[in-house]
Amino acid sequence: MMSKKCKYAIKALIALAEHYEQGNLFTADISKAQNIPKKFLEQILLELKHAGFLGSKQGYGGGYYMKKNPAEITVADIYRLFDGNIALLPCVSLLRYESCDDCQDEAACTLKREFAKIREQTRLIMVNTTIQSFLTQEK
Amino acid sequence: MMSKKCKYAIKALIALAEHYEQGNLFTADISKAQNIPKKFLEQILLELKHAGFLGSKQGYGGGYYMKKNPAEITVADIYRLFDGNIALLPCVSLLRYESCDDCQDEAACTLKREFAKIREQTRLIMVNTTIQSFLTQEK
DNA sequence: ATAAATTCTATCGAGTAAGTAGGGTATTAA
DNA sequence: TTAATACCCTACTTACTCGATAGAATTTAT
Repeated sequence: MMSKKCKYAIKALIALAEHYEQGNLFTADISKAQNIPKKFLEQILLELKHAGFLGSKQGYGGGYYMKKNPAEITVADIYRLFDGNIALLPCVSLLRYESCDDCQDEAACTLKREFAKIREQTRLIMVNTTIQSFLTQEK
Repeated sequence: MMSKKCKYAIKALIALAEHYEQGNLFTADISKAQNIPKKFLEQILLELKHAGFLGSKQGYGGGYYMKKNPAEITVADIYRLFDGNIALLPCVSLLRYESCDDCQDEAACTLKREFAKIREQTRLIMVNTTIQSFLTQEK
């Protein structure tokens, strides 16, 4: 299960993607429309901005807007930002590899072998699902 | 990432599967061989027993043994037992469905639509990976 | 200038889970 | 009767989750 933070982030990105290249949205409006606690949402939008997905304008009339193309923001990106590794074991993580402290012989480890396969399947579908995917009506 | 508990469970099951229908193993021996804290392992083996995967024999010379066929114990089973839902959102969980508290119109929710696809892909590979999969040497 | 609206920052707090460790009871074989 | 083992319960520390609180900084409208 993903964290609520991650889910809220995706919902906010979808809302902002619906106004892509059409100016900014207020945190307060997104908060109301998506049922996300406002102060929590502030933190989330800020993190998304720092990560380069969003831009912002401060002060009166300010707000957040999509900076990257929604078709180029993947669920894998957002999941990694808020919830960490896609891989189920640290030793099969693509971007954040760590050895398992209880592992004797990593090269021969059959857990690593099988969980690498699982990670790759999971990764592929999460990379192929983008913010744009949530906008289309078609099935 | 899965919990250490879940990973330890899989490692213990593999060790026991290697002695399938060849008597029992001691908790202490599995603990040493797999680098799993003994007291933690006790709880894990007990849970696996209560879930029907293992059998046990008490007293002197007792221990745990595989009860189910290793080829019929899937990673999905173990993950669900220790770490919960495979689905990333409660509303797309196959076995433990719950509605999202922030969702307005679930039927029209595109998060549900896309995350249902992700859940199904993830589920399939986790169901197709069994304890037996970790035993085979071939690639 | 002043006030209002907004982003930005930092911190705090309750609740829950993760990862153990400790101590004791029940059962069995030698 | 003793030792080895499964079984069971509790407690502990650490970290994370889901927010709430309290403002500071910035921009615009008036």
